[in-house]
Amino acid sequence: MTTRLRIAPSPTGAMHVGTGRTALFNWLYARHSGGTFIVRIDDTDDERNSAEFEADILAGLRWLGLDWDEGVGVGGPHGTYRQSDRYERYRQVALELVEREAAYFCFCTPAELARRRDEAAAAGKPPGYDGRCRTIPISEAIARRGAGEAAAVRFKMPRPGVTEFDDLVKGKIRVDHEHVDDFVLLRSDGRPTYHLASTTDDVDYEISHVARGEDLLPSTPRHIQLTLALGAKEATYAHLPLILGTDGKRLSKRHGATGVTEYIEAGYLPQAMVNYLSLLGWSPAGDVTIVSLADSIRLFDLASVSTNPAVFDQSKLDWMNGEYIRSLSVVEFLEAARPFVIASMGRELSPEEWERLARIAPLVQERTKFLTEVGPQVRFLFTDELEIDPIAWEKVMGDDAEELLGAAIAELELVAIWEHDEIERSLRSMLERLGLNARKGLQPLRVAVTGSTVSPPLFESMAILGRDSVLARLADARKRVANMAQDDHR
RNA sequence: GGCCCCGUCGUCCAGUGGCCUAGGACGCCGGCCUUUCAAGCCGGAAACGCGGGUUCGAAUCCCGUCGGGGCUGCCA
Repeated sequence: MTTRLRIAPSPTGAMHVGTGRTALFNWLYARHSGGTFIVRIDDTDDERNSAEFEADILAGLRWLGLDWDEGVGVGGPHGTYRQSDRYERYRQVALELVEREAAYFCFCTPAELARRRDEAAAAGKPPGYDGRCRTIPISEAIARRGAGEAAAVRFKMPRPGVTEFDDLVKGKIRVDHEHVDDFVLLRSDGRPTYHLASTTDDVDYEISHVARGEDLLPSTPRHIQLTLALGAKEATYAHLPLILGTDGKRLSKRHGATGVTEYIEAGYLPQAMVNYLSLLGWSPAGDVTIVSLADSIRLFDLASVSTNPAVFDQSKLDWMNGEYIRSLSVVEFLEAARPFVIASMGRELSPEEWERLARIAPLVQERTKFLTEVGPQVRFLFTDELEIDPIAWEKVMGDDAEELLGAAIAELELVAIWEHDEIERSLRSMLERLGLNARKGLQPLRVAVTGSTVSPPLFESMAILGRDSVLARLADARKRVANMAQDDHR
């Protein structure tokens, strides 16, 4: 029997990293077992759904590289894979269950229910539906509905009864139906609830493994009983531990970036995100941290997912992103950095500029943790008006700066072939003549040429920037230093 | 409150009765390298929540306790 797994996000918010992790584990298991990975949109919450969120989620899945075999956008034997297109099916299922007396009409209004809930809470009684309408004879219920009275459909939880199942990650779970109330299947306006739609789809789409967040563990007895009432065999469940914020609470906005899209914009590589997410609750054999996707697929197993929640630690993701950036070929690096450089410069680069960028790329690559850092590092190569960081200037331009800059200009003017080794030789002999160490003597030049105390290696930077620009910038800096000295005297 | 899940360094994982004086990774601290910043290399601090049992022997099994989390909606 072939495995069929799905990710069923609700488009009620942007793609969350937790959704990403759940999707990844489903995908890994599907690929590992040679099964089918399905993307379904669980959009039964009309009030909160939005097309933008759906687009964001789909984009996030694609960015992560989690391709799907059936589902939204790619089709398959089950229609659009969007629940809002199957309301008729769910209604039919609910009514059938009523006919078979596995469900019943409930005439309690939301306001009434809220009042009774409050009362129960005040009296220290357990909340949950009290079953008031469960005993209404079906003939009477049909008559009342016929008279126009609004009614929801509730599932008749088999009581007394117990649901027992073997969760792939949690192990044996046993819940007494005494603690599971008669939940709503169909709202009084005819729309299905999550429980109905999701379970019906899992049955109709022949989902073999349901791997989802642990927050749904308490709902699982409902889903299993519903599945059984539908005459189907229950899926194998795997409840994944939740992802927490650094304070141990469920990961949310106040913990920083929780949206996958935010990480795209912040310059993360999908490979790094996938690798990091795969380690949240799972680990391949041995002491490895950087795992290839092929190895993850080969080694992944839902049964070896850990049972305890994981804190999302961005500093480890950050480190991993640097690792992945460094592992890129120069061509791949340039391709990945391209949109970020353009955004940073605010314009497209000319072919000649791309050429220069390609020359300096290997040096920049090993200094890059986020793709957003590339632009600022290379900006000095592509601008006529160099912006000099005032703090950096202040720090390095001492009393002897004018003399140093003058010496550098004189020395560099003599360089016959403008390339790295010649420039280095020339500047080193200058340092020797001035009796300066490299740290003292080169930092002012770095600031004059790149605008910052932090830059790619100076000699290469000069070589790639070109003789004229380097000399011009050094001359500008010297002029500025001289003017400042004059101002000081007045 | 009730029901359910969980409990190894700050964090993510390894560990499934003896190989554990508990291992790896991130982070942190110190050092080396060095034209800045990174990267790299070397070293260090850092954990089995607590209490009982079972056993020759427990991080590993059982019970209790404490702590954390989830659910408790005509949200998902």
